[in-house]
Amino acid sequence: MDAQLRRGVLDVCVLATIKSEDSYGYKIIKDLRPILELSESTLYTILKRLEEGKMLVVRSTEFEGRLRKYYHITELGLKRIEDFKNEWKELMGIYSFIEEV
Amino acid sequence: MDAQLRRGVLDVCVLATIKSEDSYGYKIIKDLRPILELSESTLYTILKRLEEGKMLVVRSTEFEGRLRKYYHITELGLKRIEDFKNEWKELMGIYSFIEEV
DNA sequence: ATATATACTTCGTGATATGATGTATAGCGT
DNA sequence: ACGCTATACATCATATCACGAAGTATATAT
Repeated sequence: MDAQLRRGVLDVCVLATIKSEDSYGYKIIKDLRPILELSESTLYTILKRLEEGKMLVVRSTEFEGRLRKYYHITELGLKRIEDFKNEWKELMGIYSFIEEV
Repeated sequence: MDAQLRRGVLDVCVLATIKSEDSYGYKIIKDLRPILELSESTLYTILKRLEEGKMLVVRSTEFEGRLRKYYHITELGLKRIEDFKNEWKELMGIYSFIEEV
């Protein structure tokens, strides 16, 4: 898929993945695999940005000797998803224009 | 609308605008206004990129003493629009995921 | 005269995705 | 014992991109 088009959904995809249950980096990538392929460097960049934007909070734990950081969505994160759904409607209008012309 | 989401459709919107009839910068902006607001610097950047990507060709003319550059879509440009439509289907799948979760 | 519309150009900046590379542990097969 | 793969996160350098700001220049309306 086109790189620019991806960019528009990456953040929200990650938020959607942790919406119903807290998750951690490696698992997010695996869970998203059927929907959207993304590399570790890309994901961790996104997670960091979402954290800075207070759309999720992090809880570091230790699991079988390894570090594991669990990400939990916040109210702002949930709002971001809702906003996206509204933006999607706008985008549908734009798509119609492209299709019809 | 979210900046990232915009990016995914800007190029194709411009191509769609000149698809049925050759047009020039200032007119493209006006025609797109109801669909998508975009500044001159943004448009001319896009036009330049599309030209470099051979998705359109340019013909400079003089109109009432002023320079006017007409943009004409190429086969590659038309293909770009068709590709976008296919990518849109993929994107719909991603949206469903976001909506359902 | 002055403001507005038309028309294109260039520069600098900030945001972003991604590949490459690195660190470290657990578990499995040979 | 050794190597490989999976797990798990971190950092850096790079390339792409949208956009505001500022500039050049003409025609038309007030």
